Order: sequence, then C-alpha cells, then structure tokens
Amino acid sequence: MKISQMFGQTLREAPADAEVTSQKLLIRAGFIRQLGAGIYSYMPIAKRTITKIENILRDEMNAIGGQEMTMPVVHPADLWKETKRWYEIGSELGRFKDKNDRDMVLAMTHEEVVGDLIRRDIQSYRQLPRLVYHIQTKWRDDPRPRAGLIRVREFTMKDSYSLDADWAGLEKQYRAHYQTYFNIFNRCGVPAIAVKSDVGMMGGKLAHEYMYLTPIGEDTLIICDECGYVANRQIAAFQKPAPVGGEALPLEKIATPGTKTIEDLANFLGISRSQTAKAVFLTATFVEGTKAGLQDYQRLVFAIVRGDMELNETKLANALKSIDLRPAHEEEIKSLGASPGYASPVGLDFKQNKGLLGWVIVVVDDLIPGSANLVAGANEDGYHYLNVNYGRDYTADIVADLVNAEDGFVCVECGSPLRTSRGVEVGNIFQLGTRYTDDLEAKFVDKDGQLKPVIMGSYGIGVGRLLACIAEEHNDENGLIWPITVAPYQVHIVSLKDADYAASVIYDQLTQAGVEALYDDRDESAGVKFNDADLIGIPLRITCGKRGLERGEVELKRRTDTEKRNVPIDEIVEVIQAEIAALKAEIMVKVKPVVYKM
RNA sequence: CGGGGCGUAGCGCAGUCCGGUAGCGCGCUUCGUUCGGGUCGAAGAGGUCGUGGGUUCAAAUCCCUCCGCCCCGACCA
Repeated sequence: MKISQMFGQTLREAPADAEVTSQKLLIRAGFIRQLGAGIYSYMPIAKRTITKIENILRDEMNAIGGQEMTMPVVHPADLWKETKRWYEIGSELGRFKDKNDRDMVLAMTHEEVVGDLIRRDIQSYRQLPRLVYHIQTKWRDDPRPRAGLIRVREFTMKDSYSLDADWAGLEKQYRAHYQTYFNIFNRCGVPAIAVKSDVGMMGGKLAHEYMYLTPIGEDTLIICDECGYVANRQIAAFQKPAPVGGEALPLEKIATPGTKTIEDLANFLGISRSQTAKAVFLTATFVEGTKAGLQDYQRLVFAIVRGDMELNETKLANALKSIDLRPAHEEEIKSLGASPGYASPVGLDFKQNKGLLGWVIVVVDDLIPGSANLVAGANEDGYHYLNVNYGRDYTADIVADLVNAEDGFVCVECGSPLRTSRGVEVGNIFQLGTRYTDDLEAKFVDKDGQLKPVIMGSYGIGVGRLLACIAEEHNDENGLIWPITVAPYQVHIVSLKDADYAASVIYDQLTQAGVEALYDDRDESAGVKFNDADLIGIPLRITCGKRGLERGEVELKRRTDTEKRNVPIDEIVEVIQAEIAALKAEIMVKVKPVVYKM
C-alpha cells in the first residue's frame, strides 16, 4: 500500500477527550475513528490488524476442533424470553420492535441462538461433542463506555460454544480452551493471566477470566504471589481473621452525635473499626415464575459487615440469588424505621414492619455471628448501641461471605499475604452446563436411550479490546510498536529525496515476494515520514536515501531498535524475509504451555 | 442513574465573566523554497459558534429547553 493512496491519515494531536495511551495512539496513527460513545470505525490499516488477530483466533480454534459459522445479529425476542434473559438483563440488552411490532433484540451474545440450533439439529449423542464458533458483532448498551476500545458498546467478539453429552466432555473442551486462550494471547503479544471469576449474566457453574494486567484496567484482581492463587475481587476468597468472641455484655445505648460514618464512630469512641458493625441497605431485584408467567419483584436488603471490611456486591447478589442490586433510596430505608448513618437491625421487627417493598432480607457477613459486643446503630439519629451480639439482639436470613479481599489480607490457600492489581478482561470461559439447554429444551438421546439436555460451555474473546491491549502493551513515546504477528504491514518503506524510483522498485519486489509493505511515497520531509513511521509502528523500516543508493544500499531498522544497518539493494528481499522470520520466532518463543490449574 | 466538565473550521485551542464585523496554531489547497527526524515564505479554501426557544436595536457571549461527548461513582464483560 502506498501511503499517498491510503484512506485515513495520521494526526499530530489526539482529540482532547482521548484518555488512555492505546486510544490516543490508535486515533493519531489513523487506525480508529469515533462515531459515538463506545462506537468506533476501524480504518483500512486497522482492518488489516483485525484480520490478523481474527486469523490467529481461527487458527487456534480450528486446532481444537472448532467449526466456524455465522449467527445472526438480530434475534426474535421470544428466544430470549424462553431463557428468561429478556427479563433478567436490564438496559444493556438492545431491544426494538420490527415493522410488525414484534419484540426483537440485538445480539449481545449467542447462547440462545446456539441453543435453538441444538434443538433443531442435535438429536443423538452420536452428534456430540461439537465445538462451533463465530467472529461477529455484539451490541451491549453499556451504561458507561470508556477508555477508547477498552470498553465499547459495539464490538466484535470471537465466541465459541462447546456442546457435550456429559460433564466430562465439557471439562475436556473447557481445558482445551483454557490452554488455547493462552496461545492466542501470547501470539498477539499480550501477557495475560487466567483468574477465577463470577459467572455474571452468563450463569452456569465455573468461569475463568483472562486478564491483561494494567493500571487502566477496571477489574481488581486478588493475587497470591506465594501459591499462585488469583481471582477477580468480585469472588476472591480470603482467610477471615478469627472473630473476637467473648461473653455478651448488656446492650447499652449511647449518644454518638455526628458519627454518620464508621470512621467517625470509631474515632469518637476510641475503638477500632473492627469492633463496629456496618449496615448497608440495597434494593435487590429477583425474578420468579416460569416461562409462561415471569415477573420480577424487589426486596429491601439489609446487609451487615464488620466495620473494617468493604461490602462486595457480587458476593451479596450471589448469596441472595438476585439479578440486580442498587443502593436503597432514603425513603425505603426510613420506611423500615431505620435511620441512615445510625442503622442496625437491632430493635427492628421486620415481621411487623415490612417497609416499602415488603419482606426485608437481612444478610450478615460470616464474621459477624462469632464477633461479640460490636457497636451498631440504634436507629435513632446520634445514637449507637454498645455490645450488640448476633443471635441475642438480632438474627439474619442469610449468613455468607460478603466482603472484599484487600491488599494484605490472607490467602485462603496458603496463608500468605494477598496483593491487588488492576486488569482488563480480554477473554473469558464459562462452564454453562444446562443453563440454556434446560430452558430451551435442547435435548438429545443418550446411549442409554434417555433424553438429556446438551451440556454447553461458552468462550469469548473481544477482538477490538484485544487490539487495544496490544497497543497498550506495545508502544513508546514515539508511537505504536506492532508485534510482527498482528502488524498491519511487515515493512514500512520511507523514500527520501531523489530515492523514489529505487524505493518503488524495492516496494514492488517485496510485494511480489509476498512481503506486506507500506510505502511512504508522499512528497513530505524526512522528519514527517520518520515520525509517521514511528507513530504507525510497523516493525521493520527501510529507508531509501540518496547517500545509501550511491553505495547500492538501503538502511534497515527495527521499530524497537535505535541502530540501523545497511543492506545491499539486491539482498533486500532475502534480508527482510529473514528479519520477518526472526521476529516471528521471537514471538513464538514466548508461547509456553501453561499448566492447567483451576 | 448520581456528581463534575466540555461542545467555536479536520485536530488542538482563544474569544463567553463585561452582548456590537468569528480568531490563533497545526492540518488542507496553489506557487516557490528546502530535502536523513514534524523546512521556510507567499497567497488561499474552510465555521448553521451542538439544537430549539427566549431576552435585546443587536447573542458564540445573557436566560430556559433539549441533544451529544468526556471523567468519577453506580453498573457491567
């Protein structure tokens, strides 16, 4: 490609609202353009990289038996009603009506469609196992897109779906993906780790997320450097400190004016935050009923954790089996007779007073029951109780682990201190089991003649997000530095004054030899061309100048190097091919088998 | 959804407080010049000042509405 012919140009300055490095560089280098919040166009040069990433995905998926197909972007809503996700998922699901006023959805994932295909096409265990995948557009109307391509609303995803007759089969396909995903990220030059994760809206049994560690990430990971335990904070376990027990002392009400936060309260009383109980009010949404008549309803949730711990909403939602949690409104809290800032379940009779939403659910963290004589609110402005004891003064409907693991907390596996790190989720794998095939009645006849639901797994990688992570990982102060495996072009040819003819001959030779070359044939100054070359970040650069040509040479430089080497013109094709091979070999060396560990 | 910020030429910005002919840099066009790290000079093109309404003799500027974008939080993969 000649730059003079290319659609899209480089920019000297990034748009003011570009925040993260990958976003700034991809825009400046002419790879992407924003159309709306979380909606981007990929320019021709970016499309080349996208295609290479997709081909790596195809290569690796095919290697574990994947069969590529294409599924629709627009689905009849009835299918999503059958699996209940029409009701369970909120505004993130794109909904519209077609001309006949029929509810339709925009695909945010494809379990429903795969399930529908299964019930049409799979009748026998002889047709299992299978692995299908596609690389296709998703729409997720995220409440807050951010950071360029890291978090968008429209994106391309490679999603694969494993279909098995039994759990052992799922296990096998899950393990295959577990390893294959590492291969994929390694080949793209993105260091990723696998962490245990919440199953979220996908449902199912077991899930891992692949995380690229970076401070711009929005997930918090809990890592044990000692034994290798890693989990998303949403579900990360840790060893709770032993609760401080003791004999229950008499309840005592004391004035604690102006202590609406735990911090204030602990300071006022001169005690540690761990001697207090913190009350958090949330409103939970539940769905109940059958396919025929589903309805959702809300309940006020009264969660209590020790004052030195942070409530983890994912853990709470999982304990409740709620599909949605939001902070409760002040009027909802007051309807219980509780006072925000001074609230506790002590002295409140929820059988008498069901509050605005009816039937309050009290949930306490598992540290609470064993902790004696905590300080908790008295449900009256400016007052707390001393010596509150679970069991004597109040009880809960649910006791569960409800709190965040934090830096320095103790690893549940080995007892070493944990640390936190930020990460971007570049991929995920889910053991869905029969979550969808049950609802869709996607069944097959097994060897024993019994009708059984197909066992599914689903596995995703966001292509654009992966592109962003590659850019985030591989750059310097001058621009992007593409790994050879995903570089839009392999060689960038810069022609200087009076070297255009020689450069064009080299460009033709390389192109004919199958080398992917980008040729800067513009009538621009050397500085402009060099700066653009650095910005675009093609791994190899050939500079064709009058000085070198007089000696029959051109100059070759890797984007990562500062030194240049002179290469005789008649050897350039072979030298470039050797360089490309060397760069590929360097990437492949990094592809190491990872020991499977769940 | 809550809090904050922004919207003036393709990009970056000034002008808004205090109403009176819409500006600067980069980029773009043409001519000349220069030619191995964002040359220099000259002449140009390009703007419904996000939208709609109001106040006023007069609105980019003041008031109201709506829309869009960004950040933090909530939420989410």
